[in-house]
Amino acid sequence: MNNISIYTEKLRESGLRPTRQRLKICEVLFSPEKTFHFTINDLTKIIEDKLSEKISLATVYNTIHAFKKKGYLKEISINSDKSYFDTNVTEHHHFFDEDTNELIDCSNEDIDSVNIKKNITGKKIKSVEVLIKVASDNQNQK
Amino acid sequence: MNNISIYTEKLRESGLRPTRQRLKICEVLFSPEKTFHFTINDLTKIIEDKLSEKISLATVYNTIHAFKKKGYLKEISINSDKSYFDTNVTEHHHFFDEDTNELIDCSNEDIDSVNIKKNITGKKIKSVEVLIKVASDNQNQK
DNA sequence: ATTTACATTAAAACAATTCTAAACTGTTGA
DNA sequence: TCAACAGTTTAGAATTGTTTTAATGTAAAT
Repeated sequence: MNNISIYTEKLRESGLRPTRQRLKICEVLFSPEKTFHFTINDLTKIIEDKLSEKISLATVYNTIHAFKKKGYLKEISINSDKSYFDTNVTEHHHFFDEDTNELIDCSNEDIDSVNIKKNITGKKIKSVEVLIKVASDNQNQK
Repeated sequence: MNNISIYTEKLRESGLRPTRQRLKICEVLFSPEKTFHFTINDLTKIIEDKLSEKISLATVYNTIHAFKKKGYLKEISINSDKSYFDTNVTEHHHFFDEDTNELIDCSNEDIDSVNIKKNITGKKIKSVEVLIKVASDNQNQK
């Protein structure tokens, strides 16, 4: 499996040289079968576990931002205390579990396409995403 | 216009005593005809302009949070660098203009009701909100 | 009026993120 | 081969938004 060359390509496309640290970031982000959500901190911890050596936060931040800019990652805003990223870069929806603060993908097939009757003059729609907040029944609404 | 008594009531309902500072916050938040979006910083600046005296950030934060908890304000997550609040507490949708970073309300009538075919076991849907990102035509997607 | 509980405040603490400056590394071309 | 350059990594400092703290002030109840 020479994913390495794929990662190298991704990095180059994002304007970054393929370094050891960055390749490790790619491995964590792009080798899993399933897409997933993470914070910078999560990612840093995972990498340090796998790598058994420290990686600088600054490196993680700059690589993630380059990927986001290039469209290899998406940022998701759920609550404002930290940034969540998603390796699923297709347009899709989310459930957010208020009890556990968990973010769950909701595929496009699970929601009928959203019909927007109004538009903003001179502007084009770039994306339409639905956020469904859920909580267990006895929970009071936030 | 004795909105004062309305504000006093809102404050009490939120578990807060009606003080000079808090009444000023109420006036800024609840006297305008139209609902609006703001950050804590925006709000603090507006109040200081009107009041011509300083108000402590801590006071603003604690009042806003009490209102949010009580449901007199909503928090909106668009980007993660700061918190936006909305004086429109009904369930509604938003346009987000990527060119200007402006947030625009989209009433429920402007979007056909969203039909969700999947649900999370044991969880109840608390809210369904759509975020429509727009940008001028020549802009590249974020 | 006095007491008590709650409020306000400036400043300190904190957490997420960004910046900085120095040391390092990969690549290029003499 | 190796010098020189451009881009990287890093730890730590700086910055920003938010929360906490501890002292002082004020509203409300007695």
